[in-house]
Amino acid sequence: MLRVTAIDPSNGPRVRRADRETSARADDHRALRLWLRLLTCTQLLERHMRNLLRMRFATTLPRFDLMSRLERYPEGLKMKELSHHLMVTGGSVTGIVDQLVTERLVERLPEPGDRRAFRVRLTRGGYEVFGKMARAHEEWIISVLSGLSRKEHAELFRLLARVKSHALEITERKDGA
Amino acid sequence: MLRVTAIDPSNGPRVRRADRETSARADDHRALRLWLRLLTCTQLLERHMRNLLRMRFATTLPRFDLMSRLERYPEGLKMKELSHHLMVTGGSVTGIVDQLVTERLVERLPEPGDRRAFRVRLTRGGYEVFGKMARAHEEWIISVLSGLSRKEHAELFRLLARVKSHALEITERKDGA
DNA sequence: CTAAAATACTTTAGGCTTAATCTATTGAAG
DNA sequence: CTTCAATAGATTAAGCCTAAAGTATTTTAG
Repeated sequence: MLRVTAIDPSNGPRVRRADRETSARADDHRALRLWLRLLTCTQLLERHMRNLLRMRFATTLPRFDLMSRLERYPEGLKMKELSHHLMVTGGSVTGIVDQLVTERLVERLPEPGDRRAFRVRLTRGGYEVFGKMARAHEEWIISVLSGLSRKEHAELFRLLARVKSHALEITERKDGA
Repeated sequence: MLRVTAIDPSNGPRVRRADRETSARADDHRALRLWLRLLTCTQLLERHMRNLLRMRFATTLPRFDLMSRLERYPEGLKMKELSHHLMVTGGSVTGIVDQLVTERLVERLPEPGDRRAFRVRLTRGGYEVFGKMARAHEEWIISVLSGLSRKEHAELFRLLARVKSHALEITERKDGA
């Protein structure tokens, strides 16, 4: 029989979690355990997002991210800028933009004065579709993070800022940027 | 000329970071910004790990994770169990184990009493290789998280635990587990 | 002006991921 | 014993990702 519709909300991914860190041994070290917990949290939330985007809007997180970025720049962004903002290489951006163009959600416009480049912009329809997705997306986020008090939110935000800035220092140094 | 060796440490990924959240608008909401920051942090650290694993050991994060898990179970794990622990679907595990088997780092052993299943275990060589990688890996982790004091480590760990447990509640509920 | 270097983007090959389907084996019910 | 459902794993198609190489255009140096 196998009545499995792609839209059925009860049809999540078939991965049952034990998660990477639950069974960490007692002698594992502090930093390692912190990293594993960070990774686990992000993966849990990310999986949640992906499922909801897929089930309710038949789209993916990378597509959503790209549209989300464009929504902030009504004048559009160049491929290079998108790649920079989304922290992925140009090849990915080319592929995702191609798809969104065929779906008429974004458009490529010539960049005046540089025939190598062009601007990518949300179409009118793109704005409409994105609006719906963004509202649902934010609700999910709020709900999934509602276990923390306002104070804890702020503290977590602050600590992650420190992690981020230190990580940037280190990677910049090693990348020779 | 293009002297680009895969091992040159100065040859990081060509993605220059602006990261998703730097330019978040003032009216973006708390939860959303917290989520974006969490995602950015994880991606930065993960990218760092991937690069170092690739440059120094010519391997990948998923391969490392799988070996890391096996190292904790000298008696081996079944494919199903690996999939569960690593939080990925079976197809991924099949592919990664196949590679590691051809590299003689892990082995498949028959599971007595169930001819459908088998145990996957690190080989002697697998233990050796993994040992070297694990030491380097932990050093990187410690260094990248060294920007936080011991107290901040503990606090971040605690807050992430709260995020994790709340996320698990929600996803369990929705997945109908 | 012209040659070389840099830039913007695309393409390609290969890895990891998922969801869905397939095969083989096991277990449970009649 | 036989049938049918559940389970373990492999396979497939398709998406996103990277690194590397290719194309077209622009900029810079001589």
